[in-house]
Amino acid sequence: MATMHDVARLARVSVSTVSYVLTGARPISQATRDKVLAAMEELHYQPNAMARGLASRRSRILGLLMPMDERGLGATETAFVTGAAAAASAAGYHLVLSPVGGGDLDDLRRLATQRMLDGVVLMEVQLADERVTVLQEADVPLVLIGRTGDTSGLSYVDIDFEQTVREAVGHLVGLGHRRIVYVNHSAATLATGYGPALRTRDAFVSAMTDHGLEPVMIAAEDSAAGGRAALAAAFAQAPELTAVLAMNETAIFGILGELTGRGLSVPDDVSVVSMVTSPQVAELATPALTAMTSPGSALGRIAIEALLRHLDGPGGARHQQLLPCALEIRGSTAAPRTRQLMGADK
Amino acid sequence: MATMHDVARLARVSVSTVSYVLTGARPISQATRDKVLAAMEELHYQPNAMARGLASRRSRILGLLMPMDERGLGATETAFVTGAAAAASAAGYHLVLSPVGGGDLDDLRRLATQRMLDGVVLMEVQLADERVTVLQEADVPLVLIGRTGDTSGLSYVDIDFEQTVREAVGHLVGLGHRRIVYVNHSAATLATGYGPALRTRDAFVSAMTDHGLEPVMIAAEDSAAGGRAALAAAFAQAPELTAVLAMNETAIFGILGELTGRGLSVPDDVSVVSMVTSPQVAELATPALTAMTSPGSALGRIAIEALLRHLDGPGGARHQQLLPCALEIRGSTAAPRTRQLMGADK
DNA sequence: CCGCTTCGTCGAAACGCTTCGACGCAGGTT
DNA sequence: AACCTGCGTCGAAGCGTTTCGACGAAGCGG
Repeated sequence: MATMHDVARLARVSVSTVSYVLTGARPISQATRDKVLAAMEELHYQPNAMARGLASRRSRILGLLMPMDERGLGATETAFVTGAAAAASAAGYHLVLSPVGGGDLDDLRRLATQRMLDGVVLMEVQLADERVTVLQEADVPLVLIGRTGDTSGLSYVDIDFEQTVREAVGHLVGLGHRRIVYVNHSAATLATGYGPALRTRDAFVSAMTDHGLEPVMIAAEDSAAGGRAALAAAFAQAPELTAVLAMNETAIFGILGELTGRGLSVPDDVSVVSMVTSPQVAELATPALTAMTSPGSALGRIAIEALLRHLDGPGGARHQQLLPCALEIRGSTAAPRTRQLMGADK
Repeated sequence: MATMHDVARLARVSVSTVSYVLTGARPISQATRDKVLAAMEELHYQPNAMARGLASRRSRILGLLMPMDERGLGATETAFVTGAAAAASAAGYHLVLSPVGGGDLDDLRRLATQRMLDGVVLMEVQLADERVTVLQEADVPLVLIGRTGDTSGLSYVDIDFEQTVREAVGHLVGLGHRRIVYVNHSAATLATGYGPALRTRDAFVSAMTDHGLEPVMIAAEDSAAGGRAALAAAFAQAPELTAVLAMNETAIFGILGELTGRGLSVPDDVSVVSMVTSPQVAELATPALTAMTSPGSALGRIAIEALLRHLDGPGGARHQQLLPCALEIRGSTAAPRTRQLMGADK
C-alpha cells in the first residue's frame, strides 16, 4: 500500500501539500495539484482510513443501528436503509448498519464510545428507549427514526401517524363505511411501548370520534394465526363490520385468509386497508392491498442529512419532522354493500 | 475521553504496560494488572478504535456486504446476519453491514482498499461476480455466502442445492406424486447467473430423471402476479400436475392464490413445497407451507468463523462447505388424490 | 557462586494521516 | 521605499495506540 509519503516523494512536494490537495483545507496551485494527482494515480494511492480518522478525529463513518429480530427486514425498513446509504454516500461518508439488538446495551456502549462512528441513526425506537440514553451519555451525535416519549433535545424523523390514520379512516368513511375495526399489534407489543402502535391507536380513536363513529380495536399477535384470531374476535365484537384497518403487517395475511375462510370477499363484503406498508408487500396479497405507503427512503435520507448538519455545526439546533404516509388505493377497498349502508346509524 | 496516558499516570505505570494489560501480548503481574484495571474503571477508559487500528493494522471490524434491492431482506438473509453478528461478537470483532449495491463497484473498491475492514463476507454472490475480483485485487480476506462459477482459491459456504432439491423431490415422490412442476425465478434472473436458480434447476432435472419422471419447469417473475402466471402456464403444460416445487419465495403467494382461484385446494388437489424458505414465511401462508428451511444462522456463523481463521493464520487453507436445507413438513403437502395416482404411468 | 533464561516493566519508535505556525514571495497601500 | 496582506508551500508536532529492544531482578542448573 502506498502512503502519502510515497506520493509526496514522487510528486516532489511535502506530505502536507498532498494532504491539502486531498482535503482542500488550504489552497494549492493548479500545477502542484496536478503533479500530486498524477502521483496518486500512478501509485494507486488510497488514504488509510484509520490514520485519517485518528489524525482528524473524524471517522467519516455513520452508523445505522437497527435491531434485527428474526422476522427480517420489511421492504419499509429496507427503504430507510437505501435512502440513508445514498445520502451518506453523496456526502462522502460511509454508512454501516450495525445489527445491535436490544440485549447488548454494553455492545452498543462500546461501539459508541470507541469513537469509531461520527454519528448514529437509531431505528425502531421505543417510547422509553435505553439506547438513546446510552448514546447521549457517550456524546454521539444522534438522530432517531421514530421517537421516544419525551423528545426534548432530540432530533428525529418519524411517520405522522396521526395524519396517516386520519387519511385512512377518511378514505373508508368516504366510501361509506361506518363500522371499521382497527387491528393493532399484540398487547405485549403495546406494553413494551412500541410507539407506532400506541400512536396509531390514539389517532384511530380520535379520527373515529371526529366522524361520530365508534372505534373498535382488536389486538393481534404478530403472525398469520394472530391475524386470523383477531378477525374472529372482531366479528364477535362487531358482527356488522364492513372494513378493517390493519396496523400489523405480519397479521394481514391471516386476516385475509380468515375473511376468505368465512366466505367473505374482499373488497365486496369487507374492505381492508393496511397501514405503513410497502408497495411490495401490498402487491403480494390477492387482491392487492389498498395501503398507506410509508415514505421509506425519504425518512432515511432526511435522517442522514440532519445528522450531517449536527456534525458540521454543533449549533444545538434539533431537527424534528413528521412525514405522512401516502394513501395508495389498490383492490382491497370499495363501498360497502348497500345492505350494510342502510344498517348504519346516520 | 480518557486516553491510555491518563490511565498509565493514574496507575503509576508506563503506557506500554497498560497496553499489555489490554492485549495480553506480554505477561503482567497480578498486582500491576489490578492497579491498571482499577484506573481504567475509575476513568471510564475505552480504547480509541482508530488509534488501535492504526498502530496494530487491524481494525477488528468485519464487513458483511449485502446488496439491498428494494425487495427487502427475507427472514433467511436476516438469519445469516444474526448468525454472523453473533459469531463476530463472540470473537471480539464488530460486524458491520454495508449495503453496497451492484452498481457502486467503485464504492466497494474504496471500502476495501481503505483498510478499514479486516475481512469481508460477501452475500448474494452471482456465478460471475465482479465484486469478488475487486475484493481479491484489494487483497481483502474474503468468504462468500454462495459461490461463483469458478470457486478455485475461494472460501465459501453455501446451501447444498443438489441435496435439498433431491430431498424435496423425494418427499413428494414418496407421497405418490408423479407430475411435479418446478417454478423457478424468471428467465432474466437466470440470465444474470443467479447461482441458486441455476443449481436447483439442474438438480431438479437430475432428481426427477433418477426417479424416472419428466421434469417440468416454469419460470416466474418475482412477484405475486408472476407466480399466478407461472401456475397458469404450468397447468397449460401439464394439466394433470399434482405438486408444485417453488424456488421463488416472492411468487409463492401468487401460486397459492391462483390455485385457490381455480378452486383447487392445497394440499388435497395440489401439494406445494417451497424451497429455501424461512419458517416465518412458511407460516404466513394458508395452509402453512411445507418447506425446505435454509440453515440461515449457521451459514452466517460458519462464514465468519472461516474468515477469522483466515485472518489469524494466512496459511492459504480454503474453506469450502455446503449445508443442506432441512425438510419441514407443514400443511401444504399430502398424498395426491387416488384418481391422479391411478393416472400415473408406473 | 557464575552465567543463563524467564518474568515484568519501561522508553521510544513507529503507524499514516491532519493541522498549525512559519516563511518566502508576489502584489497592493501608504 | 517601507509596510502589510494573502497565497502556496514546508516542516514538525501531534492523534492514541501497539510493539520492539532493553534492562534489572529472580530463579535455576552446574
